[in-house]
Amino acid sequence: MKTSPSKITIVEVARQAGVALGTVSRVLNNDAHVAPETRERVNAVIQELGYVANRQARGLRNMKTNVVGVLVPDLASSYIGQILHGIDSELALNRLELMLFTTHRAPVKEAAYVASMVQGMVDGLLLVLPRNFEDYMGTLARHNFPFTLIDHQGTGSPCPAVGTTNRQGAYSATEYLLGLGHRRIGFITGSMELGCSQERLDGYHSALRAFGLPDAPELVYEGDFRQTDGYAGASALLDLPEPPGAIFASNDLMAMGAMDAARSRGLRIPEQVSIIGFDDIPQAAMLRPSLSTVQQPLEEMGRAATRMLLGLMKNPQEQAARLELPTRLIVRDSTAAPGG
Amino acid sequence: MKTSPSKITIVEVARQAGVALGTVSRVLNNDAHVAPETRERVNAVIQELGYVANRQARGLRNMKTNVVGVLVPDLASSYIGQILHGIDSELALNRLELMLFTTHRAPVKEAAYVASMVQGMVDGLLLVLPRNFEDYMGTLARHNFPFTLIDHQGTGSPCPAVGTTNRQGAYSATEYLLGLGHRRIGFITGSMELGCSQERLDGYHSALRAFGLPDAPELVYEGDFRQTDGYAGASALLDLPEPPGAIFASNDLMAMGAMDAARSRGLRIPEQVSIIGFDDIPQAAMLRPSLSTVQQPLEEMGRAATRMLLGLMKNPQEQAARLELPTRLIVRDSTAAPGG
DNA sequence: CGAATTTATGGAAACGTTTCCATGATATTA
DNA sequence: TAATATCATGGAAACGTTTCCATAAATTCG
Repeated sequence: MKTSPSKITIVEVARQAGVALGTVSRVLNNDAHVAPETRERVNAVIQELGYVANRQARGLRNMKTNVVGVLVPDLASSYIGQILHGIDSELALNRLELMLFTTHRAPVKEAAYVASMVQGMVDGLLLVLPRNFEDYMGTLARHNFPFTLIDHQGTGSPCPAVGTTNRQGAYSATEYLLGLGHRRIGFITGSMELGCSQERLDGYHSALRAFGLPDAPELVYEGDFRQTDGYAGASALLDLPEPPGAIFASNDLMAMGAMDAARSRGLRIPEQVSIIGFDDIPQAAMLRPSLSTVQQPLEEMGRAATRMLLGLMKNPQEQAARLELPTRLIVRDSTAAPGG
Repeated sequence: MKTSPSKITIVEVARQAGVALGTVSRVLNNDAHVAPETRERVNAVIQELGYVANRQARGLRNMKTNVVGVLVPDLASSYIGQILHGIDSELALNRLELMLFTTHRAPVKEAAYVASMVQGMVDGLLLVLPRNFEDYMGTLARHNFPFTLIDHQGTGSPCPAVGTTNRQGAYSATEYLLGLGHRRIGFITGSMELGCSQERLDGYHSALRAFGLPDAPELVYEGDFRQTDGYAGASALLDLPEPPGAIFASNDLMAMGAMDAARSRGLRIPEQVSIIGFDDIPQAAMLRPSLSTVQQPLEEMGRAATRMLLGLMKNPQEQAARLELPTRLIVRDSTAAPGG
């Protein structure tokens, strides 16, 4: 074994195979115009030398990178992790690489940051849960750069995006509680600057209205998706003069906090208070009692968005579409009829 | 605004600034040999055109990519997320990009996969929790390719690696429980094929021995880091004829399962049974009762490993070092003296 | 069997940078 | 002031590919 076999290029392969370097390239790209025996000989040399094409040179020549950029707000939550997983597996199918960017990296000039990746760093961009998308939307549009939004509520102008039926999911969950016989249902919101939080609240309200129930603003607590918000929210709700018999938290983490709050008041779940969440994180099934919730197809969101982006990369003129994946009500042990 | 300003290259900048393209390059790279006024003029044009250097061309010329590859087993757990966060922020400081790879992407020829990234795709590699590292260790070494292992117990040959003091952490936790007066302490292991699990078990055993306690194999339950393992393990331990008064789970997730198991038996925590975990995931502090645990500096691990890799990238001949970051015992409400 | 057509291959240009070398201009020194 | 050192800049080569064009060989067909 040689000590430094790092410098094996296409020309070295050509030399050893006794052909022109153009021919080697043709072999690599499965060009039809290569004699079978030549192809075989070249492939043998490639194998022997362990040659692998330099991506930079290839990218420079082809004007593309075979890399897709993914911009995420953070990495802590498994929520993002699951979406990333879906993206990753779909990219792998298409032999594309994933370059990861986090929003907080460039707090000042996010727009300039995006501009730089647009210029030859990646071939397309997936924006997960973008917060101030308006800042760089212009840059992307101007460069005609392929991108897709994940879990972001459009801001008027139609953008390619993938989301879930937040409103419908919240509606179903509320409807389910109402069907059990609950009439006072508390609601803990997510971060209200996010479209998905607003939609969930809207779904909750719609279901109540559909059942002819009056508005009860005291039953809505504004949270921010953190477990402690769930605890605080449920505490506030349960300490009301006329406390709710069921609590709907806008995500599972807050539902867990709500469970803690109920328990610390000596309330049994679900006999004395029902609790339902949103997301269906892996832990939801493992809690005691296991948590009823609204499942979001996170991984599938990643996959779908990636497929959409790939379509855009092939054909940039393609019509911008907004895809809404269905949520699903998962009934477990944390919900029951009141006084059950 | 032009319709397609995508093609602004260094030569266009040079033309508009009335200089040779070499001069523009010098400006870009802060070469000292440029007259201040020329520099200013060129910068103005760069600004105006919104020029940004093509990474591929730059990489091709410089024989490097300014991209660091990170190979992770999966993305679901927040454990990986925190390490990634540390890596990411340290890379950002050094203006490097992060390319993410997941192990399961290439189930068959992992080694060939690594070989390909070694060839010009990235400048260095961070391997998080690698499972069958031996397969491609050879490739990396042969190419003299810079890499650093994160949370992997060396397999004999000395490799640059960053880990935590698993043994010491487990020792401290056990010692703490012993100090409270506990004498029967149950232990739930992690996945025993991982070095860190073995080290934690070892720390537990050492502490018991240091206190002159006899071996009690029935108090050790083999788990696999999942919450359900914690539930099953704690159930088994608590159903022993002589159940332990404290349970030490090898991670927080299993500790949560153990808490559920204790509660479902009507046991109060910590009065009737103490429970302690490992990791200090964000949720640990929010549980009721809040979970005592051994904190791992995950983010710092990512940072430290990145720094180590950067050193190796600068100077490939650097001595392989193994860095162990200290764990820290976090006492919360889930542990107390027996019968307290 | 010669002309036309297809096919395999060699050679060269191009992608957008960086860096080396050369050159002319300016500053320094004897 | 002449010789020399310093400096800014232009020009060109090189990085490793892909692809176009040309050419030579092989095949088809009248």
